[in-house]
Amino acid sequence: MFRISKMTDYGTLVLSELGAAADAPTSAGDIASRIGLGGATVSKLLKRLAHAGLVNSQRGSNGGYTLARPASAISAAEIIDAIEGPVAITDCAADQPCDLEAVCGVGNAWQNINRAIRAALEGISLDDLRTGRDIPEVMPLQPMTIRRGQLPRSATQNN
Amino acid sequence: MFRISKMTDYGTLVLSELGAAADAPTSAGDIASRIGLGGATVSKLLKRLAHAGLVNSQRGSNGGYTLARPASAISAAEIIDAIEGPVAITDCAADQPCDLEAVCGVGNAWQNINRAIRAALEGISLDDLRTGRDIPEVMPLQPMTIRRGQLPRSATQNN
DNA sequence: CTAATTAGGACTAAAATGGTGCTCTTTTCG
DNA sequence: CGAAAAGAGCACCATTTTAGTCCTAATTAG
Repeated sequence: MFRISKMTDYGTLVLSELGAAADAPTSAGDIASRIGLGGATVSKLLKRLAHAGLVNSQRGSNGGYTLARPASAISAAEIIDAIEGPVAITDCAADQPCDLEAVCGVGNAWQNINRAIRAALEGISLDDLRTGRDIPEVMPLQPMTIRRGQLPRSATQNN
Repeated sequence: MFRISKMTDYGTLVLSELGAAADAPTSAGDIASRIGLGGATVSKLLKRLAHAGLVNSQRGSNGGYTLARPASAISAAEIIDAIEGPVAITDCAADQPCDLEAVCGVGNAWQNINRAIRAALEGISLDDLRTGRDIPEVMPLQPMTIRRGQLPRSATQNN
């Protein structure tokens, strides 16, 4: 159901590889051959990660990438954001209310769930991912205050 | 990032409508006009929900659908499953290990996160969704024990 | 200068998603 | 009985997303 994309999975692999690397920058090609993915794909991934500020890049010969921060300071949420982009949670945002307000409270709850999950993901670091450390048995999720009036993406249209 | 599909959102609306309805079955067309969606679409949704056992169907004239269980006994996870189908969490399942075992621990963590989220979603009922009741401030997630040897969908192929 | 390497796109193929339509069966009711 | 009102089960289509490749320009070490 909720599933991370293949790319995000690969991205984690790439970051993990960078985390294990020395301080000298590692080239996209090196990483690609280490994890056994296509060079172009890994390169694309690294560009996105660089764009998001999760890795630093060094151009030119002997260039490559390094983690911008320690692996413990990079969250799962950031990785997803970096690779999948800021997926719009709603189609019908707060400023453009849809015409089905009566039933909209429902979709809203989904949004809140999304937000809660996101919050939880912010508490998981690349390091947790890398080491396979257990996620805490009880993961605190943000309290989800339903905000009526902010409408979900549901049900605007359709004959 | 993690987002439920439009269809799942609609499905919740539909279920919610059924929950509010009397004990007599409500036709797909009726529901469609109440929530303002296309009849064909709502019908499709209801068929899936019926198939998953979340609603009961009554054929023939005066037929329609009823909730198979009280709204408090239908979980968010079930709704997602019913509508989006059993999305395969992994491409590389336990029986067909991929050839990149060295790095596979990483993707595995994502799977565990998926499972944890799923577990959390099982604790949220249609009723919670409907009433917009706050989700508990601390939502217990299953402890996630990393199981090496069961490999993620990552990195099998690619030149 | 030259080779290595990233930046930033465009581009393509394949799959998922959202939505519609058609035909058949079941059931109620006149 | 026979017609009308449902649902069942597909097939189908359009659009978007995803995964992956490739090309050209800019940078930088040696």
